[in-house]
Amino acid sequence: MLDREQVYDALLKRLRAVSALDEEDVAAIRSIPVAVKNYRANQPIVSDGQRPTECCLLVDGFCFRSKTTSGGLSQILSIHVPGEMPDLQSLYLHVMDHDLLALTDCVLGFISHAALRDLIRARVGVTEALWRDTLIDAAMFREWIVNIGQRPALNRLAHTIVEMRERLKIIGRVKDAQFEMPLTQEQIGDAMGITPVHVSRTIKQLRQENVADLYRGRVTILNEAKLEELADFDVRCLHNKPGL
DNA sequence: TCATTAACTGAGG
DNA sequence: CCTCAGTTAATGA
Repeated sequence: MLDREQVYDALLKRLRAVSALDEEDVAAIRSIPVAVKNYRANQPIVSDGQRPTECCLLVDGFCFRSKTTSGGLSQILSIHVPGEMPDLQSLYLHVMDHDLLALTDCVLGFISHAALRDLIRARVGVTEALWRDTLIDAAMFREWIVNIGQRPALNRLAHTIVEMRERLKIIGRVKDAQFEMPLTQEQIGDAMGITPVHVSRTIKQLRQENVADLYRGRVTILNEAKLEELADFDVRCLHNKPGL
């Protein structure tokens, strides 16, 4: 029972970070049925080609979206943190065009498409919040493309670190310039389009220049100003409400 | 299994 | 000639 409340809290926190919701919107969200499930690290949540009948909300842990080429190479498209709905698009794009996997062990709340459609029809405030959330998702993809397409490896990694920090900061998961970024170097390579060997070299460079350290899925920022300069991260792409 | 490092290679400026 | 990044292979935690 407590788990269900966590689902609503995570969703409301996320939506309120970007949109205003009135009391009736909140009540409507809290009355929606959810099924809480636990996933193990690396377990697929939704796969390419499937036709999901529900959307999931990440409550705890990390998951990621990826796409695999016919040659078997995989590209990580995005990393998701608690409060996000990584497969919200399946509500209107019925066939999955990529995979969603658990990055760490995680807790997910599943909401049926039918219930979401009812909610959207009943509450314009919720509709607008989800629409906004989807547009923010697209804005982050634009940042991701620019990062991978145009920056050298050092800046690429710095950018990804700052992006994760900014998003984790919103949900209160950055403490003492440290936060979780639980990717292996191979996964970082798949996310940034470089080989794992070069990921290792790049982390070594950040470490040696006292900019940041990345060890066993945990980032420690050593020189915030220098990291941000390398990252060239536009916080506006998060479209977060000021002061939150 | 994951991370580190060296040595070599080629592209491109 | 220099920087960046891929490949290969050996080694360490």
